[in-house]
Amino acid sequence: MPDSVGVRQAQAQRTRGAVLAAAAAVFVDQGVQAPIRDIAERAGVGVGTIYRNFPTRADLVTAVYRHQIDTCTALASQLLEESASPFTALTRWADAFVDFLVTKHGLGAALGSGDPGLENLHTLMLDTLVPACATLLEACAAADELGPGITAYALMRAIGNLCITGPDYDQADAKHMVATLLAGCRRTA
Amino acid sequence: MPDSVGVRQAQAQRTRGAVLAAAAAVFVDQGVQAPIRDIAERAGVGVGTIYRNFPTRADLVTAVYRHQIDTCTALASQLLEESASPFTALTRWADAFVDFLVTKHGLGAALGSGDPGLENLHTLMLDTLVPACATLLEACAAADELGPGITAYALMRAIGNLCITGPDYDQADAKHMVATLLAGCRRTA
Amino acid sequence: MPDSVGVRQAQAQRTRGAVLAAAAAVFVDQGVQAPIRDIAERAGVGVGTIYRNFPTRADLVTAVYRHQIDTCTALASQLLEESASPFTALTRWADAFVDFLVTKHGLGAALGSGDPGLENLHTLMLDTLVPACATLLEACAAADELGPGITAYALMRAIGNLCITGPDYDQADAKHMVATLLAGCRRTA
Amino acid sequence: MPDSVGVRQAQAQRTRGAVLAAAAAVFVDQGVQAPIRDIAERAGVGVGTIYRNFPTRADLVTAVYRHQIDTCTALASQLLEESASPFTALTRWADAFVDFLVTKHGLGAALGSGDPGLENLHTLMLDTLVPACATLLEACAAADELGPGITAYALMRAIGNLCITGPDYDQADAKHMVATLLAGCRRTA
DNA sequence: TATGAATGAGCCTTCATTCAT
DNA sequence: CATGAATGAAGGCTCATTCAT
Repeated sequence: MPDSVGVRQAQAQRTRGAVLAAAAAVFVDQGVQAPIRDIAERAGVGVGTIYRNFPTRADLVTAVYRHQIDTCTALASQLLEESASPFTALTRWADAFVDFLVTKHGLGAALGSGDPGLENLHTLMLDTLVPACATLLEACAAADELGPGITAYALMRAIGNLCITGPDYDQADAKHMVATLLAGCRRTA
Repeated sequence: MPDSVGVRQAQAQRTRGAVLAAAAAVFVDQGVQAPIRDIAERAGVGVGTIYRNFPTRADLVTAVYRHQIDTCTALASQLLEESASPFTALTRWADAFVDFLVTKHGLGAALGSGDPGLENLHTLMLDTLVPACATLLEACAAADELGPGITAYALMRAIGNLCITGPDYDQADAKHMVATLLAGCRRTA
Repeated sequence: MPDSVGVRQAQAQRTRGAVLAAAAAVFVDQGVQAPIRDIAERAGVGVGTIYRNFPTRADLVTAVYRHQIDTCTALASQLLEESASPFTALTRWADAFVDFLVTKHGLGAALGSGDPGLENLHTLMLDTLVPACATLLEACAAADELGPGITAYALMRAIGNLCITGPDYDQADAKHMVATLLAGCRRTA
Repeated sequence: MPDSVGVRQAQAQRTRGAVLAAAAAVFVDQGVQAPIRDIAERAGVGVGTIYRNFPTRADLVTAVYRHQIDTCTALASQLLEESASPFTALTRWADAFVDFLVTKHGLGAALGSGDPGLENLHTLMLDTLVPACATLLEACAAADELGPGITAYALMRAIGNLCITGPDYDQADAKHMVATLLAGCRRTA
């Protein structure tokens, strides 16, 4: 019965997608610690469905952001090819990263939360975003455009922190401050 | 009975002080969301006493950090007098601010939390730290040491965010990133 | 299409058998209150299949133990023929019953649980094991080997209870206590 | 303010007592796994009050039965003095123990549950009832009234198990079976 | 004024049961 | 018939908050 199985799996995928979309929305509104029940209600499913698909909260958080993180990672090498100088690529990439973080600002808070259950997300970043950033930094260093002592991890973390916005500190401020931080990273002639 | 009134007031003050000291300690251990009961236990008082003195959690948080914020504020003008250049003063002050924020790391998270109940703390910063920072920035600008578009509020917020530390991003990293940010603020010759 | 019907029925029987085997195993590991899902997983079927074949948990429990109970029942008359005296037969039979109960220790607890849903199992025992035991007791009484006031039901129940084992009271203890109980049942000269 | 403190403590004691009484009643009705909420409702308190006084379910179970266990323990030495022979004392004590277990039949189930959280209760028995029983057994052995291989622990456990009653196996049956078991313990001349 | 026992809302998590495929 | 995704009731536990003393 491949048909009915396929139909059911497709339905399950749609449910999973609905949960992820609802979770993303609720995370923006309430942060990553939002009650599971709220997410279930927003998704129009029972809480059991969420627990079935994402046994822990961290699983859900990770799944919500995984695709976006992957996209961001891929952007790094693309910009490196397209840009006039490595540092320009770094700057553009940071800009894109800020857009990503600020739009999904729950992630910013999640990155800074230190929650041990979010180890997966942390790992995900270490495994994907940090190497992408490191590639850019190495290219900058090779082009003699980078000041000393800048590590990919600390830079990612710093950018992540600078993207925690609030009533009087918005996306434009975050972008400006990230740009300023990168300016400080640049080798002075 | 002026005596007994004075005695009672003195006792009340001591209680208030004990609560503040306990809260500061617990905030360091558990963050500003720590259970009220834990603070009460550490202070050796009943929870009711805390609610009497600090009706909301934000009141308590604000009171805990007020003195330290005032100290930090006063440091700005002092450094401005002592230092060779305004930018040096700014750098030193930022360093001191980082020490303050990282040591009392609950505050860093509090500043970035966007919690509407912490409006008081926000106001406190606007009213004290931001003007102090603005004074330093104005001195830098007057000495032609400052790049364009840096506002005191955004800078304070950025520094505050950079001080949200974690397992792999510690006080030294925060200091380094703040120094880098300030380097980026400096006018390029 | 007698063939396809036969095939389907054979398949259904195999499924039923797999569920019973899985349930027996899980009951040993986790007791008769084990989650239905665990049994379904062990059997390699969906939970719906279990509900179709055994609408209530008691139905499943009863089915699991029915065969073993029947075997135990048949043993009574066999031992009566083989043994030197009726009381010896009773003793041996009790020994076998203990082995059965302790090995499938979920049943011991089930018997003592008073769960109204297990009425079926209770009935099954009344209808099979108790008469078997009664036969043995009657033979003992006829041989003047039995003290007064021992009823088959109470004895079965007592033996069942004595077989509820635990960390510091194991199968050997249960056997010893059952033997002691039977010794107490014997007519004193 | 010794008065108001005393009043409050007295009130707290009364609450504690109400919880214990409610728990005892609910345990009889529903067993020791009854929902905490049910106990709270029966006691007329909030669930928090139960958790305050008895952080774990085992704490509550233990507290419910501790007094009765102590009473039963004390009875052993008293009967030993009063009775004509050690074995008579043992018999009488077992009788009293059955009364206790059957009346509070939740304990019977608790003893046989093997629940690791009830380690306290288990310990309580090992520390009090088992030694009391051991004293009786030793006296019997000294009077040459005891058959071989009977340990206090196994005997207590066996008696406990025999007291798990049900619809067709009541207190009288339990008493009879315990008496029979003890008869089996007696040295045959 | 200080106390802390009591309350109960709220969240987490499990699992029996249903039903569309 | 079999499947297993989905549901949601049920129960555990925590902690903010109140209020009688």
